[in-house]
Amino acid sequence: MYRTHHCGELSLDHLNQTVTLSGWVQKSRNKGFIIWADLRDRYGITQLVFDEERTPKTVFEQAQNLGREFVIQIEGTVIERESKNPHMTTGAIEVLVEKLSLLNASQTPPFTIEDKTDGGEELRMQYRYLDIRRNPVKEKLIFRSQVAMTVRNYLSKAGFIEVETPYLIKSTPEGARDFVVPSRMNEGQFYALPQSPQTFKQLLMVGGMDKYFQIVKCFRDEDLRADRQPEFTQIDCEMAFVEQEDILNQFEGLTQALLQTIKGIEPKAFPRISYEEAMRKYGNDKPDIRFGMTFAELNDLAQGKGFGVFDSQALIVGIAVPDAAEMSRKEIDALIDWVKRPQIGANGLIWVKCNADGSYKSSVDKFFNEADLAAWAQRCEAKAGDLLLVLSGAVNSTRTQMSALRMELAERLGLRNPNEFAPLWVTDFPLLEWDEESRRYHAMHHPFTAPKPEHKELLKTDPGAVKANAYDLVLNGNEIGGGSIRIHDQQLQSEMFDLLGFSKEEAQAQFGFLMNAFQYGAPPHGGIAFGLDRLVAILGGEETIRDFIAFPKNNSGRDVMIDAPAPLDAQQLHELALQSTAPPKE
RNA sequence: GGUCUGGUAGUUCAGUUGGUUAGAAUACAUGCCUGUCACGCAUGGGGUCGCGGGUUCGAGUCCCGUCCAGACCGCCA
Repeated sequence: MYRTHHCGELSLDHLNQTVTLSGWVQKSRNKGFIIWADLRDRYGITQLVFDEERTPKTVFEQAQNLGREFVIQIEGTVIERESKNPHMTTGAIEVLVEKLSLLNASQTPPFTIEDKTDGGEELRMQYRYLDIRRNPVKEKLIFRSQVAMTVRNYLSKAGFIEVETPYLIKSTPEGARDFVVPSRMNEGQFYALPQSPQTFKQLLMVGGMDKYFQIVKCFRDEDLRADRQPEFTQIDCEMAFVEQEDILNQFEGLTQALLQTIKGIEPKAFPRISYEEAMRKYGNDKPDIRFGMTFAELNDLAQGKGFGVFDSQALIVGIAVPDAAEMSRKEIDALIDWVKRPQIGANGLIWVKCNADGSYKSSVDKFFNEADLAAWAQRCEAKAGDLLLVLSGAVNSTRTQMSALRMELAERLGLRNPNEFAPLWVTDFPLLEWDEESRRYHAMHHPFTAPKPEHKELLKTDPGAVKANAYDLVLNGNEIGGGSIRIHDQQLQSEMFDLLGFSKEEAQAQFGFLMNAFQYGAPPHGGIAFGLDRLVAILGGEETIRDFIAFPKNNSGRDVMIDAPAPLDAQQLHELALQSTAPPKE
């Protein structure tokens, strides 16, 4: 037997008991006459003590050669420490070792296996199995497991069935790039890995499964970010015989259960705003509502006063930055440079200081008097001591710029408290989005999303104005889930493909199986998918999802530990018909 | 595809205006130490300054190219 206890549970209750422990030597402290070693396993750290007088001589000699990360098994007696450590749960006791066996030695690790490691990101990824021994990473993986378990419990209790869908499917041109897999048995043909199990879960509804969920890997061959990985996990859900309201209620319940179970937050109804309102008030379809600084449109107040920059623009929008009127000229100039960077792309930034004494000072004093500025301040809901910032330009780009500025300022002012959770639903998304480059409409969500029934006629006359029964769940400025009511009518689905620029033949070739299915009694249905990695990271109060994934990819989509991707040898390429010439015979 | 930042000891980093033998901390090794827990003290080993080219009497430092890493923009139905 390797152990009678683990390394996190011994206390004064176990005094004088003989115990067997196994684990890793985190560190040893050799004082000559006495040696302490910290023994670590998943559950904690227990201090071992070796003593010239009380420990058998051979064991004491062994203890002098214990290096970092050696795997050992010991037998000994639990004794009370002469000097206790109140910072450790096992700090009142130590184990006086009588037997020690070395299960496996270790090379000196390339970085220290401690909470605050000296290892850099790349090194930690290369030796991820060592990194996982560290508390911060280990705890994130345990946390992820708890979140997934809470989801499974909730959905199972609500009557959902978990069904696995295939990973080897068919490539489609819509949406993200697919990862493809060559088929050896079907020369020159390729599977694609799913970007999501979308069509399969709809077919499960046609199949009468009624309530489906799956915690499932999805794959997208697009560039990465701190919160984006090429393979990621979704909580994928679909329900039949439901309206949008049913789905919102069901999954608001799931999210509340998560917040309550994981973070101890009492359930409260989630606010809802339309896509249009989100764009108008936050310039963003995933607004962070933990703080204010909502947009105020100033066109009627600021135009026609002789300030040429404003007069010609479609939108003038301002925000009130709380308690920032004291900002120095230098700081404001830095802010102006910040919005002018090509990545933001604003032409300039107008500022108004709402001084504590009720006066106003702005960068446009030549054009606007105090009454004008006071009206702006009132519209922006600014109080004395705030700083107004105003951008102008084309509607969409100005909103995007102001949104970036709002988020940056919130970050700098520390308004994005990771321990506060502000979920909301964004609803009534447009069905379609005009793409200038390809001169055609794209599905904003995906091509299976149903238009609002009352907008069905608009499809023929003004497709851009059609709203969809589509919704996103947003948490602290992140989209953590999104879904829609689906089309379940073959005729409508066919019209939709038509609108998206598919020929009849293309639509039939790519999605014929779905439209066929719709001819055999498809029930009304809809669903939602949550990004589990991101959800877990946000609940854990972190920006980057990488440490919540056991073996993540780096910025270039590489796994630096196993060194993937990698070339195939000529024999394999030939077998897969990816290389025309046969490899030379050995 | 683009923008920015970085690459110096096992590791994390410093390195001034281009100028002697490239430093610190930590890790590692050896010795000392009667209660450590970021133990302490002493000694020691450890460097292709990412790679290639250029400027210069002289390059870790300046210039060009390139590779790698990270953040962001595009992209991500």
